[in-house]
Amino acid sequence: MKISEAATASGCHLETIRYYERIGLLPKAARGDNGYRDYTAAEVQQLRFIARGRDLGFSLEEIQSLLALAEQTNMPCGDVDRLARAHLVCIQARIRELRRMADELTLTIAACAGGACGGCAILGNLQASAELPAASAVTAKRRQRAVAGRSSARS
Amino acid sequence: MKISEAATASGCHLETIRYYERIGLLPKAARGDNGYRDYTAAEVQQLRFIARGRDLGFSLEEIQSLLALAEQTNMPCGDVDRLARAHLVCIQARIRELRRMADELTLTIAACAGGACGGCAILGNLQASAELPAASAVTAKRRQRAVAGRSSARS
DNA sequence: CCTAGAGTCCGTAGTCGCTACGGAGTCAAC
DNA sequence: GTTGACTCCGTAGCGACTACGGACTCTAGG
Repeated sequence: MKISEAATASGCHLETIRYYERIGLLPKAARGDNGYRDYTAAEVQQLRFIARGRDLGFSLEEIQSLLALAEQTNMPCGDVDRLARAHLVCIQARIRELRRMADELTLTIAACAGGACGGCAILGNLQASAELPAASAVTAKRRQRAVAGRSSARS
Repeated sequence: MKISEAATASGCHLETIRYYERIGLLPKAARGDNGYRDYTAAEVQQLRFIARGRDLGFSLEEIQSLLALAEQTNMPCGDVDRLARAHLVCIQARIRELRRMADELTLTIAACAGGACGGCAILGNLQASAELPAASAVTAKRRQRAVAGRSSARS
């Protein structure tokens, strides 16, 4: 199976498949006489496993661990369970962060009557907190965590 | 005010301030005789505005727009409102995505009794969906959006 | 057989929002 | 005078891709 077919069958972008191979998440694919990569059904299934893991929000590093665990025949359930639970905790924390943002933003938007308001409540909110001495200093670390990747969530 | 003081006062990391200047989000700071950057209270306030915007999950690009809007004396509320609303919609979409992940993960974890289960439910879930022909192909786009930045949310 | 167009190869650079590093210069206190 | 803290600058790294360019190969139509 050629790479474009593997891409279609797995739901991974063609360039992503090459990327996974490059970083060692996938084993190096067999090559045909022409040098083209040749994928087996098993490899496509592994790609789907990865895609599914990404869908569930696992990092590539975590997926690599999961793949390694899945390959062991004795199935060490505890490790998998721990990884999944830890991951769930992270997701829940992010949901809380985002909800906090959403709530705050909702309030701010609601406070703005729209139209030609002299002191815009939204900018006002941003500026008011800016005038408080270093209130946001505490949140600096949190900011990095909470917000990372947001912009790519909209591209 | 020196850069380290501005960093403390604004809650932004020192290197982040330099970064903001480099990418043009902040105007180039005045320099003392020694070449050190010298910040005014107004500039620190602008930094706090930025930090606050980041806290609310705005991208630097959006913050630049907000800063530009805030500088206009006639306060064009509509633009700000539109930006904030669009941003809120994005945040809410992300919350839904994360909740979907969390629900699915919770179910999967619950299905695993733990210990020495022969067929681990968590890996099973990942693998079962991997065996379905290209079900995840549809979600490829969504995956990129939903998950971006997750790993940095844990670092 | 020739040619056009599609597919594949590879390496590299770009994305976002920082963070970290190294080597040099500067400043304040002892 | 010397130490240690601070600042300067440019560059590289992170994660998870995505895009690009130039070379090669394959396939279908004329």
